[in-house]
Amino acid sequence: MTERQDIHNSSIPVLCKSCEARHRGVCGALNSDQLIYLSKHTHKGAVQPDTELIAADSKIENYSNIIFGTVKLTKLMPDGRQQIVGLQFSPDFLGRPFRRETGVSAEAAGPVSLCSFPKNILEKLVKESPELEHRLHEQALRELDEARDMMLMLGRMTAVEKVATFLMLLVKHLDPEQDDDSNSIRFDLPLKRADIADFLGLTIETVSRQMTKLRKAGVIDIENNRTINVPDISRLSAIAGNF
Amino acid sequence: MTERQDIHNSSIPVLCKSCEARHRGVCGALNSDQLIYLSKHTHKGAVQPDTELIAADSKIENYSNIIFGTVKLTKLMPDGRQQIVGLQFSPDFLGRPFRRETGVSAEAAGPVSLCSFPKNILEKLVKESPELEHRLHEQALRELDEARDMMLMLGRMTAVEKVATFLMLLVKHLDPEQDDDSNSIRFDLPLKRADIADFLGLTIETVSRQMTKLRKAGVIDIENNRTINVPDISRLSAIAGNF
DNA sequence: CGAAGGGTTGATCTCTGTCAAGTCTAGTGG
DNA sequence: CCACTAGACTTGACAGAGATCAACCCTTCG
Repeated sequence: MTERQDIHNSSIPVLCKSCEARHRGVCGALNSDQLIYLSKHTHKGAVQPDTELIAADSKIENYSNIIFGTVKLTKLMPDGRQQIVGLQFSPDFLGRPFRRETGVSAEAAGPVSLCSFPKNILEKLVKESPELEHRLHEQALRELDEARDMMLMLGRMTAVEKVATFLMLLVKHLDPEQDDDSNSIRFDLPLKRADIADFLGLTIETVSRQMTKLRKAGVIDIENNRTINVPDISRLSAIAGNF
Repeated sequence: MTERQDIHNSSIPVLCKSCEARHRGVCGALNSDQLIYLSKHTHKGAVQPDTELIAADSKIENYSNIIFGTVKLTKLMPDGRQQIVGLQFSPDFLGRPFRRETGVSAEAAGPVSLCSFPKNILEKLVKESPELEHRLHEQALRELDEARDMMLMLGRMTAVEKVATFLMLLVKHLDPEQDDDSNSIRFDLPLKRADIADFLGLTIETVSRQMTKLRKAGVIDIENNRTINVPDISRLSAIAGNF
Protein backbone atom coordinates (compact mmCIF):
# COMPACT_ATOMS: atom_id res chain seq x y z
CA MET A 1 0.00 0.00 0.00
CA THR A 2 1.16 3.53 -0.76
CA GLU A 3 1.69 5.87 2.15
CA ARG A 4 -1.33 8.06 2.54
CA GLN A 5 0.28 11.21 3.81
CA ASP A 6 -2.61 13.50 3.03
CA ILE A 7 -4.66 12.59 6.05
CA HIS A 8 -2.21 13.87 8.62
CA ASN A 9 -0.48 16.48 6.56
CA SER A 10 -1.52 20.02 7.34
CA SER A 11 -0.66 21.41 3.90
CA ILE A 12 -3.97 20.66 2.31
CA PRO A 13 -5.32 23.22 -0.14
CA VAL A 14 -8.01 25.42 1.43
CA LEU A 15 -10.27 24.51 -1.44
CA CYS A 16 -10.19 20.85 -0.43
CA LYS A 17 -10.38 21.20 3.38
CA SER A 18 -14.09 20.73 3.71
CA CYS A 19 -14.61 18.62 0.62
CA GLU A 20 -16.28 15.22 0.88
CA ALA A 21 -14.55 14.01 -2.27
CA ARG A 22 -11.20 14.20 -0.55
CA HIS A 23 -12.18 11.29 1.69
CA ARG A 24 -14.75 9.21 -0.09
CA GLY A 25 -14.18 10.38 -3.65
CA VAL A 26 -11.30 10.02 -6.07
CA CYS A 27 -9.20 12.72 -4.43
CA GLY A 28 -8.72 10.42 -1.46
CA ALA A 29 -6.12 8.59 -3.53
CA LEU A 30 -3.90 11.65 -3.82
CA ASN A 31 -1.10 12.77 -1.54
CA SER A 32 -0.84 16.39 -0.49
CA ASP A 33 1.55 17.35 -3.30
CA GLN A 34 -0.77 15.93 -5.90
CA LEU A 35 -3.71 17.57 -4.22
CA ILE A 36 -1.97 20.92 -4.33
CA TYR A 37 -1.09 20.41 -7.98
CA LEU A 38 -4.65 19.49 -8.83
CA SER A 39 -6.19 22.31 -6.85
CA LYS A 40 -4.17 24.85 -8.82
CA HIS A 41 -6.12 23.93 -11.92
CA THR A 42 -9.41 23.48 -10.23
CA HIS A 43 -12.53 25.53 -10.54
CA LYS A 44 -15.38 25.33 -8.10
CA GLY A 45 -18.71 26.60 -9.33
CA ALA A 46 -22.47 26.33 -9.04
CA VAL A 47 -24.73 25.53 -11.95
CA GLN A 48 -28.41 26.16 -12.47
CA PRO A 49 -31.07 23.43 -12.56
CA ASP A 50 -31.39 21.62 -15.91
CA THR A 51 -28.06 22.91 -17.13
CA GLU A 52 -26.42 20.44 -19.45
CA LEU A 53 -23.06 19.58 -17.93
CA ILE A 54 -21.87 17.04 -20.46
CA ALA A 55 -23.47 16.93 -23.87
CA ALA A 56 -23.98 13.54 -25.48
CA ASP A 57 -21.16 12.75 -27.91
CA SER A 58 -19.25 15.88 -27.06
CA LYS A 59 -15.58 15.55 -26.40
CA ILE A 60 -15.07 15.88 -22.69
CA GLU A 61 -12.63 18.57 -21.67
CA ASN A 62 -13.37 18.65 -17.98
CA TYR A 63 -13.81 16.20 -15.20
CA SER A 64 -15.63 17.09 -12.01
CA ASN A 65 -16.39 16.03 -8.51
CA ILE A 66 -19.92 16.72 -7.39
CA ILE A 67 -19.76 18.89 -4.28
CA PHE A 68 -23.45 19.35 -3.81
CA GLY A 69 -26.65 18.39 -5.59
CA THR A 70 -27.92 15.67 -7.89
CA VAL A 71 -26.82 15.02 -11.46
CA LYS A 72 -28.85 12.90 -13.86
CA LEU A 73 -27.29 10.92 -16.69
CA THR A 74 -29.72 10.66 -19.57
CA LYS A 75 -30.07 8.98 -22.93
CA LEU A 76 -32.27 10.39 -25.64
CA MET A 77 -33.88 8.77 -28.67
CA PRO A 78 -34.28 10.68 -31.94
CA ASP A 79 -38.06 10.97 -31.41
CA GLY A 80 -37.68 12.45 -27.94
CA ARG A 81 -38.11 9.41 -25.73
CA GLN A 82 -35.78 9.72 -22.81
CA GLN A 83 -34.31 7.46 -20.15
CA ILE A 84 -32.30 8.41 -17.09
CA VAL A 85 -29.51 5.83 -16.90
CA GLY A 86 -27.90 6.99 -13.70
CA LEU A 87 -28.09 9.41 -10.82
CA GLN A 88 -25.00 10.84 -9.21
CA PHE A 89 -24.89 12.37 -5.77
CA SER A 90 -22.42 14.10 -3.57
CA PRO A 91 -18.86 12.87 -3.70
CA ASP A 92 -19.32 11.08 -7.02
CA PHE A 93 -16.96 11.64 -9.88
CA LEU A 94 -18.32 12.97 -13.15
CA GLY A 95 -16.66 12.21 -16.47
CA ARG A 96 -15.44 9.31 -18.58
CA PRO A 97 -11.74 8.68 -18.44
CA PHE A 98 -10.30 6.53 -21.26
CA ARG A 99 -13.51 6.37 -23.13
CA ARG A 100 -15.27 8.33 -25.83
CA GLU A 101 -18.84 9.33 -25.10
CA THR A 102 -21.59 6.97 -26.07
CA GLY A 103 -24.67 9.11 -26.13
CA VAL A 104 -25.00 9.84 -22.44
CA SER A 105 -25.50 13.42 -21.35
CA ALA A 106 -25.32 14.80 -17.83
CA GLU A 107 -27.72 17.42 -16.47
CA ALA A 108 -28.14 19.09 -13.13
CA ALA A 109 -31.38 17.84 -11.58
CA GLY A 110 -31.53 20.87 -9.30
CA PRO A 111 -28.98 23.33 -8.01
CA VAL A 112 -25.56 21.69 -8.24
CA SER A 113 -22.06 22.73 -7.37
CA LEU A 114 -19.02 21.16 -8.94
CA CYS A 115 -15.27 21.04 -8.57
CA SER A 116 -13.88 20.82 -12.10
CA PHE A 117 -10.44 20.33 -13.56
CA PRO A 118 -9.10 19.81 -17.07
CA LYS A 119 -8.94 16.35 -18.56
CA ASN A 120 -5.19 16.31 -19.09
CA ILE A 121 -4.42 17.16 -15.47
CA LEU A 122 -6.29 14.13 -14.23
CA GLU A 123 -4.72 11.90 -16.83
CA LYS A 124 -1.28 13.02 -15.78
CA LEU A 125 -2.08 12.14 -12.17
CA VAL A 126 -3.48 8.76 -13.16
CA LYS A 127 -0.21 7.89 -14.85
CA GLU A 128 1.81 8.49 -11.70
CA SER A 129 -0.69 7.04 -9.26
CA PRO A 130 -2.07 3.52 -9.79
CA GLU A 131 -4.13 4.02 -6.66
CA LEU A 132 -6.06 6.76 -8.45
CA GLU A 133 -6.89 4.50 -11.37
CA HIS A 134 -7.95 1.90 -8.86
CA ARG A 135 -10.43 4.37 -7.34
CA LEU A 136 -11.85 5.21 -10.72
CA HIS A 137 -12.10 1.52 -11.51
CA GLU A 138 -14.01 0.93 -8.30
CA GLN A 139 -16.41 3.75 -9.06
CA ALA A 140 -17.01 2.21 -12.50
CA LEU A 141 -17.78 -1.16 -10.90
CA ARG A 142 -20.12 0.50 -8.43
CA GLU A 143 -21.95 2.25 -11.27
CA LEU A 144 -22.12 -1.04 -13.15
CA ASP A 145 -23.80 -2.72 -10.19
CA GLU A 146 -26.27 0.12 -9.91
CA ALA A 147 -26.99 -0.05 -13.63
CA ARG A 148 -27.75 -3.76 -13.35
CA ASP A 149 -30.05 -3.23 -10.42
CA MET A 150 -31.86 -0.69 -12.54
CA MET A 151 -32.09 -3.11 -15.43
CA LEU A 152 -33.92 -5.63 -13.29
CA MET A 153 -36.22 -2.85 -12.17
CA LEU A 154 -36.88 -1.54 -15.68
CA GLY A 155 -37.40 -4.95 -17.22
CA ARG A 156 -39.30 -6.85 -14.59
CA MET A 157 -40.99 -4.63 -12.03
CA THR A 158 -44.52 -3.25 -11.94
CA ALA A 159 -45.18 0.47 -11.63
CA VAL A 160 -45.70 0.45 -7.83
CA GLU A 161 -42.60 -1.62 -7.33
CA LYS A 162 -40.62 0.80 -9.45
CA VAL A 163 -41.77 3.83 -7.49
CA ALA A 164 -41.15 2.08 -4.15
CA THR A 165 -37.70 1.02 -5.37
CA PHE A 166 -36.89 4.59 -6.34
CA LEU A 167 -37.92 5.87 -2.94
CA MET A 168 -35.88 3.16 -1.24
CA LEU A 169 -32.89 4.18 -3.34
CA LEU A 170 -33.16 7.67 -1.88
CA VAL A 171 -33.69 6.36 1.63
CA LYS A 172 -30.58 4.17 1.43
CA HIS A 173 -28.58 7.00 -0.02
CA LEU A 174 -29.57 9.56 2.58
CA ASP A 175 -29.26 7.15 5.45
CA PRO A 176 -25.85 5.49 5.19
CA GLU A 177 -25.97 3.01 8.09
CA GLN A 178 -26.73 5.67 10.69
CA ASP A 179 -30.10 5.87 12.40
CA ASP A 180 -30.60 2.19 11.89
CA ASP A 181 -32.97 2.01 14.82
CA SER A 182 -35.33 4.73 13.67
CA ASN A 183 -37.74 3.12 11.30
CA SER A 184 -39.00 6.36 9.81
CA ILE A 185 -37.40 8.95 7.58
CA ARG A 186 -38.23 12.23 5.93
CA PHE A 187 -36.59 13.70 2.85
CA ASP A 188 -37.00 15.87 -0.21
CA LEU A 189 -37.25 14.41 -3.69
CA PRO A 190 -34.24 15.57 -5.71
CA LEU A 191 -36.19 15.01 -8.94
CA LYS A 192 -39.43 16.33 -10.30
CA ARG A 193 -42.11 13.95 -11.54
CA ALA A 194 -40.99 14.12 -15.16
CA ASP A 195 -37.50 13.04 -14.16
CA ILE A 196 -38.77 10.27 -11.90
CA ALA A 197 -40.80 9.01 -14.86
CA ASP A 198 -37.71 9.05 -17.09
CA PHE A 199 -35.81 7.24 -14.38
CA LEU A 200 -38.39 4.49 -13.95
CA GLY A 201 -39.39 4.04 -17.56
CA LEU A 202 -42.93 5.25 -16.87
CA THR A 203 -45.08 8.29 -17.68
CA ILE A 204 -45.60 11.25 -15.37
CA GLU A 205 -49.21 10.23 -14.86
CA THR A 206 -48.37 6.70 -13.79
CA VAL A 207 -45.75 7.95 -11.35
CA SER A 208 -48.29 10.33 -9.88
CA ARG A 209 -50.92 7.62 -9.56
CA GLN A 210 -48.56 5.19 -7.86
CA MET A 211 -47.44 7.85 -5.39
CA THR A 212 -51.06 8.57 -4.62
CA LYS A 213 -51.66 4.86 -4.16
CA LEU A 214 -48.75 4.62 -1.69
CA ARG A 215 -50.03 7.70 0.10
CA LYS A 216 -53.56 6.34 0.41
CA ALA A 217 -52.18 3.03 1.67
CA GLY A 218 -50.36 4.97 4.41
CA VAL A 219 -46.94 3.83 3.24
CA ILE A 220 -45.76 7.36 2.58
CA ASP A 221 -46.83 10.88 3.36
CA ILE A 222 -46.44 13.70 0.84
CA GLU A 223 -45.98 17.37 1.75
CA ASN A 224 -45.82 20.08 -0.91
CA ASN A 225 -45.36 17.44 -3.61
CA ARG A 226 -41.68 17.32 -2.86
CA THR A 227 -41.19 16.26 0.74
CA ILE A 228 -41.73 12.60 1.51
CA ASN A 229 -42.28 11.09 4.91
CA VAL A 230 -41.86 7.36 5.36
CA PRO A 231 -43.32 6.34 8.73
CA ASP A 232 -42.32 2.68 8.38
CA ILE A 233 -39.39 2.00 6.09
CA SER A 234 -39.85 -1.76 6.21
CA ARG A 235 -43.32 -1.44 4.65
CA LEU A 236 -41.92 0.55 1.74
CA SER A 237 -39.00 -1.84 1.47
CA ALA A 238 -41.37 -4.80 1.25
CA ILE A 239 -43.19 -3.25 -1.70
CA ALA A 240 -39.89 -2.52 -3.42
CA GLY A 241 -39.11 -6.22 -3.09
CA ASN A 242 -36.09 -5.76 -0.91
CA PHE A 243 -33.24 -8.10 -1.73
CA MET B 1 3.89 2.63 -22.20
CA THR B 2 5.21 -0.68 -20.95
CA GLU B 3 7.16 -2.84 -23.37
CA ARG B 4 4.89 -5.43 -24.85
CA GLN B 5 7.34 -8.26 -25.33
CA ASP B 6 4.78 -10.99 -25.57
CA ILE B 7 3.88 -10.37 -29.18
CA HIS B 8 7.29 -11.16 -30.56
CA ASN B 9 8.50 -13.52 -27.91
CA SER B 10 8.39 -17.17 -28.89
CA SER B 11 8.11 -18.48 -25.33
CA ILE B 12 4.37 -18.28 -25.12
CA PRO B 13 2.59 -21.05 -23.26
CA VAL B 14 1.04 -23.59 -25.66
CA LEU B 15 -2.23 -23.10 -23.86
CA CYS B 16 -2.31 -19.45 -24.89
CA LYS B 17 -1.03 -19.69 -28.45
CA SER B 18 -4.38 -19.81 -30.19
CA CYS B 19 -6.31 -17.84 -27.59
CA GLU B 20 -8.23 -14.73 -28.55
CA ALA B 21 -7.99 -13.36 -25.02
CA ARG B 22 -4.25 -13.00 -25.38
CA HIS B 23 -4.74 -10.23 -27.90
CA ARG B 24 -8.07 -8.57 -27.26
CA GLY B 25 -8.69 -9.77 -23.72
CA VAL B 26 -7.01 -9.04 -20.42
CA CYS B 27 -4.07 -11.34 -21.06
CA GLY B 28 -2.87 -8.93 -23.71
CA ALA B 29 -1.54 -6.79 -20.90
CA LEU B 30 0.84 -9.48 -19.68
CA ASN B 31 4.41 -10.12 -20.74
CA SER B 32 5.58 -13.63 -21.48
CA ASP B 33 6.88 -14.30 -17.97
CA GLN B 34 3.57 -13.30 -16.47
CA LEU B 35 1.72 -15.31 -19.06
CA ILE B 36 3.77 -18.39 -18.20
CA TYR B 37 3.16 -17.86 -14.51
CA LEU B 38 -0.56 -17.48 -15.08
CA SER B 39 -0.82 -20.47 -17.40
CA LYS B 40 0.68 -22.72 -14.73
CA HIS B 41 -2.40 -22.19 -12.60
CA THR B 42 -4.83 -22.18 -15.42
CA HIS B 43 -7.51 -24.67 -16.21
CA LYS B 44 -9.23 -24.83 -19.57
CA GLY B 45 -12.51 -26.61 -19.65
CA ALA B 46 -15.90 -26.88 -21.32
CA VAL B 47 -19.16 -26.50 -19.48
CA GLN B 48 -22.63 -27.68 -20.32
CA PRO B 49 -25.51 -25.39 -21.31
CA ASP B 50 -27.31 -23.76 -18.38
CA THR B 51 -24.52 -24.54 -15.97
CA GLU B 52 -24.27 -21.94 -13.28
CA LEU B 53 -20.76 -20.53 -13.48
CA ILE B 54 -20.99 -17.93 -10.76
CA ALA B 55 -23.73 -18.14 -8.19
CA ALA B 56 -25.29 -14.92 -7.01
CA ASP B 57 -23.74 -13.78 -3.73
CA SER B 58 -21.21 -16.57 -3.70
CA LYS B 59 -17.64 -15.72 -2.93
CA ILE B 60 -15.75 -15.86 -6.17
CA GLU B 61 -12.75 -18.15 -6.15
CA ASN B 62 -12.04 -18.22 -9.84
CA TYR B 63 -11.78 -15.77 -12.69
CA SER B 64 -12.10 -16.83 -16.29
CA ASN B 65 -11.66 -15.80 -19.85
CA ILE B 66 -14.37 -16.98 -22.19
CA ILE B 67 -12.72 -19.00 -24.96
CA PHE B 68 -15.88 -19.99 -26.76
CA GLY B 69 -19.62 -19.56 -26.31
CA THR B 70 -22.04 -17.13 -24.73
CA VAL B 71 -22.47 -16.43 -21.04
CA LYS B 72 -25.54 -14.71 -19.63
CA LEU B 73 -25.45 -12.60 -16.48
CA THR B 74 -28.78 -12.79 -14.72
CA LYS B 75 -30.61 -11.28 -11.80
CA LEU B 76 -33.40 -13.09 -10.05
CA MET B 77 -36.25 -11.83 -7.89
CA PRO B 78 -37.52 -13.89 -4.94
CA ASP B 79 -40.73 -14.73 -6.82
CA GLY B 80 -38.87 -16.05 -9.84
CA ARG B 81 -38.93 -13.05 -12.16
CA GLN B 82 -35.65 -12.89 -13.98
CA GLN B 83 -33.67 -10.36 -15.99
CA ILE B 84 -30.56 -10.90 -18.05
CA VAL B 85 -28.33 -7.93 -17.28
CA GLY B 86 -25.49 -8.73 -19.62
CA LEU B 87 -24.22 -11.07 -22.28
CA GLN B 88 -20.58 -11.96 -22.59
CA PHE B 89 -18.99 -13.36 -25.69
CA SER B 90 -15.64 -14.65 -26.73
CA PRO B 91 -12.62 -12.90 -25.35
CA ASP B 92 -14.51 -11.29 -22.49
CA PHE B 93 -13.36 -11.58 -18.94
CA LEU B 94 -15.62 -13.18 -16.37
CA GLY B 95 -15.47 -12.26 -12.72
CA ARG B 96 -15.58 -9.29 -10.39
CA PRO B 97 -12.24 -8.11 -9.16
CA PHE B 98 -12.28 -5.86 -6.07
CA ARG B 99 -15.96 -6.24 -5.53
CA ARG B 100 -18.24 -8.51 -3.59
CA GLU B 101 -21.09 -10.02 -5.56
CA THR B 102 -24.31 -8.11 -5.78
CA GLY B 103 -26.84 -10.68 -6.82
CA VAL B 104 -25.66 -11.34 -10.33
CA SER B 105 -25.15 -14.92 -11.41
CA ALA B 106 -23.48 -16.17 -14.58
CA GLU B 107 -24.76 -19.06 -16.63
CA ALA B 108 -23.67 -20.69 -19.86
CA ALA B 109 -26.27 -19.89 -22.51
CA GLY B 110 -25.09 -22.85 -24.59
CA PRO B 111 -21.91 -24.87 -24.79
CA VAL B 112 -19.11 -22.73 -23.34
CA SER B 113 -15.42 -23.22 -22.83
CA LEU B 114 -13.47 -21.26 -20.29
CA CYS B 115 -9.93 -20.57 -19.23
CA SER B 116 -10.02 -20.27 -15.44
CA PHE B 117 -7.48 -19.31 -12.82
CA PRO B 118 -7.65 -18.70 -9.08
CA LYS B 119 -8.57 -15.29 -7.74
CA ASN B 120 -5.35 -14.69 -5.85
CA ILE B 121 -3.17 -15.33 -8.91
CA LEU B 122 -4.87 -12.58 -10.85
CA GLU B 123 -4.75 -10.21 -7.92
CA LYS B 124 -1.04 -10.78 -7.57
CA LEU B 125 -0.55 -9.92 -11.24
CA VAL B 126 -2.71 -6.82 -10.96
CA LYS B 127 -0.46 -5.53 -8.20
CA GLU B 128 2.64 -5.74 -10.34
CA SER B 129 1.05 -4.61 -13.60
CA PRO B 130 -0.92 -1.34 -13.70
CA GLU B 131 -1.57 -2.05 -17.38
CA LEU B 132 -3.60 -5.11 -16.35
CA GLU B 133 -5.80 -3.08 -14.03
CA HIS B 134 -6.21 -0.59 -16.83
CA ARG B 135 -7.55 -3.35 -19.10
CA LEU B 136 -9.98 -4.49 -16.46
CA HIS B 137 -11.04 -0.90 -15.94
CA GLU B 138 -11.70 -0.51 -19.64
CA GLN B 139 -13.77 -3.67 -19.76
CA ALA B 140 -15.80 -2.35 -16.83
CA LEU B 141 -16.43 0.91 -18.69
CA ARG B 142 -17.43 -1.00 -21.82
CA GLU B 143 -19.87 -3.08 -19.80
CA LEU B 144 -21.22 0.07 -18.22
CA ASP B 145 -21.92 1.58 -21.64
CA GLU B 146 -23.66 -1.59 -22.74
CA ALA B 147 -25.70 -1.64 -19.55
CA ARG B 148 -26.87 1.92 -20.21
CA ASP B 149 -27.82 1.14 -23.77
CA MET B 150 -29.88 -1.72 -22.40
CA MET B 151 -31.51 0.57 -19.87
CA LEU B 152 -32.79 2.83 -22.61
CA MET B 153 -34.06 -0.24 -24.42
CA LEU B 154 -35.76 -1.74 -21.36
CA GLY B 155 -37.33 1.51 -20.23
CA ARG B 156 -38.39 3.14 -23.45
CA MET B 157 -38.67 0.79 -26.38
CA THR B 158 -41.65 -1.12 -27.74
CA ALA B 159 -41.58 -4.89 -28.15
CA VAL B 160 -40.64 -4.86 -31.88
CA GLU B 161 -37.93 -2.31 -31.26
CA LYS B 162 -36.53 -4.46 -28.46
CA VAL B 163 -36.39 -7.57 -30.62
CA ALA B 164 -34.86 -5.66 -33.54
CA THR B 165 -32.32 -4.10 -31.17
CA PHE B 166 -31.39 -7.53 -29.85
CA LEU B 167 -30.87 -8.87 -33.37
CA MET B 168 -28.78 -5.82 -34.27
CA LEU B 169 -26.67 -6.43 -31.19
CA LEU B 170 -25.83 -9.89 -32.51
CA VAL B 171 -25.23 -8.57 -36.01
CA LYS B 172 -22.79 -5.95 -34.76
CA HIS B 173 -21.05 -8.47 -32.58
CA LEU B 174 -20.59 -11.10 -35.26
CA ASP B 175 -19.64 -8.62 -37.91
CA PRO B 176 -16.85 -6.44 -36.50
CA GLU B 177 -16.30 -3.95 -39.33
CA GLN B 178 -15.65 -6.62 -41.96
CA ASP B 179 -18.12 -7.31 -44.75
CA ASP B 180 -19.28 -3.74 -44.59
CA ASP B 181 -20.39 -3.84 -48.18
CA SER B 182 -22.55 -6.92 -47.88
CA ASN B 183 -25.89 -5.75 -46.64
CA SER B 184 -27.08 -9.19 -45.59
CA ILE B 185 -26.04 -11.56 -42.83
CA ARG B 186 -26.90 -14.98 -41.49
CA PHE B 187 -26.28 -16.25 -37.98
CA ASP B 188 -27.47 -18.53 -35.20
CA LEU B 189 -29.22 -17.22 -32.14
CA PRO B 190 -27.03 -17.94 -29.11
CA LEU B 191 -30.09 -17.78 -26.84
CA LYS B 192 -33.36 -19.62 -26.73
CA ARG B 193 -36.65 -17.71 -26.65
CA ALA B 194 -36.94 -17.81 -22.87
CA ASP B 195 -33.52 -16.17 -22.54
CA ILE B 196 -34.29 -13.58 -25.20
CA ALA B 197 -37.43 -12.74 -23.24
CA ASP B 198 -35.42 -12.36 -20.03
CA PHE B 199 -32.95 -10.20 -21.89
CA LEU B 200 -35.59 -7.87 -23.35
CA GLY B 201 -37.91 -7.68 -20.37
CA LEU B 202 -40.73 -9.41 -22.27
CA THR B 203 -42.51 -12.77 -22.21
CA ILE B 204 -41.65 -15.71 -24.45
CA GLU B 205 -44.92 -15.28 -26.31
CA THR B 206 -44.32 -11.63 -27.10
CA VAL B 207 -40.82 -12.37 -28.37
CA SER B 208 -42.22 -15.09 -30.60
CA ARG B 209 -44.96 -12.83 -31.93
CA GLN B 210 -42.56 -10.01 -32.73
CA MET B 211 -40.21 -12.36 -34.52
CA THR B 212 -43.12 -13.64 -36.56
CA LYS B 213 -44.09 -10.06 -37.32
CA LEU B 214 -40.55 -9.30 -38.54
CA ARG B 215 -40.56 -12.49 -40.59
CA LYS B 216 -43.91 -11.70 -42.21
CA ALA B 217 -42.69 -8.18 -42.99
CA GLY B 218 -39.71 -9.71 -44.79
CA VAL B 219 -37.18 -8.10 -42.48
CA ILE B 220 -35.79 -11.44 -41.33
CA ASP B 221 -35.95 -15.05 -42.33
CA ILE B 222 -36.07 -17.84 -39.74
CA GLU B 223 -34.75 -21.37 -40.29
CA ASN B 224 -35.15 -24.10 -37.65
CA ASN B 225 -36.16 -21.48 -35.07
CA ARG B 226 -32.50 -20.76 -34.43
CA THR B 227 -30.89 -19.54 -37.62
CA ILE B 228 -31.67 -16.00 -38.66
CA ASN B 229 -31.15 -14.51 -42.08
CA VAL B 230 -31.20 -10.74 -42.45
CA PRO B 231 -31.44 -9.87 -46.16
CA ASP B 232 -31.23 -6.11 -45.59
CA ILE B 233 -29.50 -5.05 -42.41
CA SER B 234 -30.46 -1.40 -42.81
CA ARG B 235 -34.17 -2.30 -42.62
CA LEU B 236 -33.62 -4.12 -39.35
CA SER B 237 -31.43 -1.32 -38.11
CA ALA B 238 -34.14 1.24 -38.88
CA ILE B 239 -36.67 -0.65 -36.74
CA ALA B 240 -34.17 -0.90 -33.90
CA GLY B 241 -33.90 2.89 -34.04
CA ASN B 242 -30.26 2.95 -34.96
CA PHE B 243 -28.35 5.75 -33.31
C1' DC C 1 -44.40 -44.80 -29.10
C1' DG C 2 -44.72 -41.45 -25.56
C1' DA C 3 -42.80 -37.74 -23.08
C1' DA C 4 -40.30 -33.58 -22.67
C1' DG C 5 -38.47 -29.29 -24.31
C1' DG C 6 -38.69 -25.55 -27.35
C1' DG C 7 -41.51 -22.78 -30.16
C1' DT C 8 -45.96 -20.72 -32.21
C1' DT C 9 -50.59 -19.02 -32.25
C1' DG C 10 -55.15 -17.60 -30.46
C1' DA C 11 -58.46 -15.51 -27.05
C1' DT C 12 -58.87 -12.67 -23.35
C1' DC C 13 -57.55 -9.59 -19.63
C1' DT C 14 -55.12 -5.90 -17.41
C1' DC C 15 -51.75 -2.61 -16.59
C1' DT C 16 -49.97 1.35 -18.20
C1' DG C 17 -50.08 4.94 -21.83
C1' DT C 18 -52.74 8.56 -23.96
C1' DC C 19 -55.69 12.39 -24.02
C1' DA C 20 -57.93 15.79 -21.59
C1' DA C 21 -59.46 18.54 -17.82
C1' DG C 22 -58.54 20.45 -13.46
C1' DT C 23 -55.85 21.93 -8.98
C1' DC C 24 -52.31 24.41 -6.68
C1' DT C 25 -48.50 27.44 -6.25
C1' DA C 26 -45.42 30.93 -7.56
C1' DG C 27 -44.37 34.67 -10.34
C1' DT C 28 -45.60 38.86 -13.28
C1' DG C 29 -47.53 42.97 -14.43
C1' DG C 30 -51.23 46.36 -14.58
C1' DC D 1 -53.82 44.08 -4.48
C1' DC D 2 -55.80 41.25 -7.79
C1' DA D 3 -56.09 39.15 -12.29
C1' DC D 4 -53.37 36.38 -15.40
C1' DT D 5 -50.13 33.01 -16.73
C1' DA D 6 -47.03 29.24 -16.55
C1' DG D 7 -45.22 25.17 -14.52
C1' DA D 8 -45.64 21.21 -11.69
C1' DC D 9 -48.71 17.88 -10.27
C1' DT D 10 -53.19 15.18 -9.97
C1' DT D 11 -57.23 12.87 -11.53
C1' DG D 12 -60.49 10.74 -14.78
C1' DA D 13 -61.99 8.29 -19.02
C1' DC D 14 -60.57 5.50 -22.47
C1' DA D 15 -57.55 2.69 -25.56
C1' DG D 16 -54.00 -0.36 -26.66
C1' DA D 17 -49.65 -2.98 -26.05
C1' DG D 18 -48.19 -6.70 -23.92
C1' DA D 19 -49.24 -10.38 -20.25
C1' DT D 20 -51.72 -14.41 -19.18
C1' DC D 21 -53.89 -18.70 -20.06
C1' DA D 22 -54.39 -22.39 -23.07
C1' DA D 23 -54.04 -25.18 -27.05
C1' DC D 24 -51.15 -26.81 -30.37
C1' DC D 25 -46.91 -28.11 -33.49
C1' DC D 26 -42.34 -29.94 -34.13
C1' DT D 27 -38.11 -32.24 -32.93
C1' DT D 28 -35.45 -35.10 -30.08
C1' DC D 29 -34.59 -38.83 -27.20
C1' DG D 30 -35.30 -42.78 -24.22
